Amino acid sequence: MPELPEVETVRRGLERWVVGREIVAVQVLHPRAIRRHEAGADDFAALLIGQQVEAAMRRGKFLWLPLASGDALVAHLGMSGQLLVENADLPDEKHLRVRLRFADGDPELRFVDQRTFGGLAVSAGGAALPGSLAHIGRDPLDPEFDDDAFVEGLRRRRTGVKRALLDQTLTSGIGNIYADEALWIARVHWARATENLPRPVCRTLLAAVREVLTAAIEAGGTSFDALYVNVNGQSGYFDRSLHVYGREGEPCDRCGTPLRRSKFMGRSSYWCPKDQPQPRHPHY
DNA sequence: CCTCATTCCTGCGGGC
DNA sequence: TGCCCGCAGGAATGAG
Repeated sequence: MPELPEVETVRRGLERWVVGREIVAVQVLHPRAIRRHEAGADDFAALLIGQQVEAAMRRGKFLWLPLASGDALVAHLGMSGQLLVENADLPDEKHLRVRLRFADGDPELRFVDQRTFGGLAVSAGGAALPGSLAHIGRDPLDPEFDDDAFVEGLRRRRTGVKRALLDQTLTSGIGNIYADEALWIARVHWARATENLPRPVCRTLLAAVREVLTAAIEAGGTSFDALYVNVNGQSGYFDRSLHVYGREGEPCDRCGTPLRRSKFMGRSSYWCPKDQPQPRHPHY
């Protein structure tokens, strides 16, 4: 599942293989993949053709490619999206949704997405943050991230701490896997109330988020292939470093207590019942 | 404004 | 063996 570290790995691939090149052809093979571009496929293509890609940017789980026109090509990988840099003679993937070709020939850029939760769109306001991403908060690895504002924002929420981490407006880039990992590192139960959460706990949690995101980016970097912009949907290289996610019943790496799994927000939360004690007044 | 449930989608694997 | 159903889950949407 692409969260911030996986998306950052893709961004680095785009920076290397796509920035500086001019788009000359756009093929939309599935309309749902550009559903967030409300003007449709023809408009989407017209805004891209002839444009040079000037940079590869990221905020949270969103990517964007600023264009010479001042617009930006915005991408979100959703659950199963991949941006692949491949030579045109390679056979189309089963779930190929959008293809971009460039003035200098190979390689082309392909958006492949089995479940079509992700998608592409052209948004105005490319050089800075595209307008369509105005509601996405800075992620914890952004140099301009404001730690104090995060702590106070968290303490103003009337919800559970994991729900707050998954909300992309307070901060961004954290998904179900890294939320559970960070909460385990910080020894905080996922249903602990955010309201007036002690500031030291907030800071410990923020540090844990940074720790796990940074470590995962390093792991993601090791799997980067020279030819592909690698979105490894299986993320096999992360599995070995996960402490709680997907490990129900296995012993906690710190204390040996069997890990638990709870249903929450329609998905699973994994946690250690000893290190992350259930709060007296949980907020689900 | 704030919080939260619902909905979108497809492949896989467990159970019978 | 084959079918059904649950599960994986990010973020837009609308209800309250």
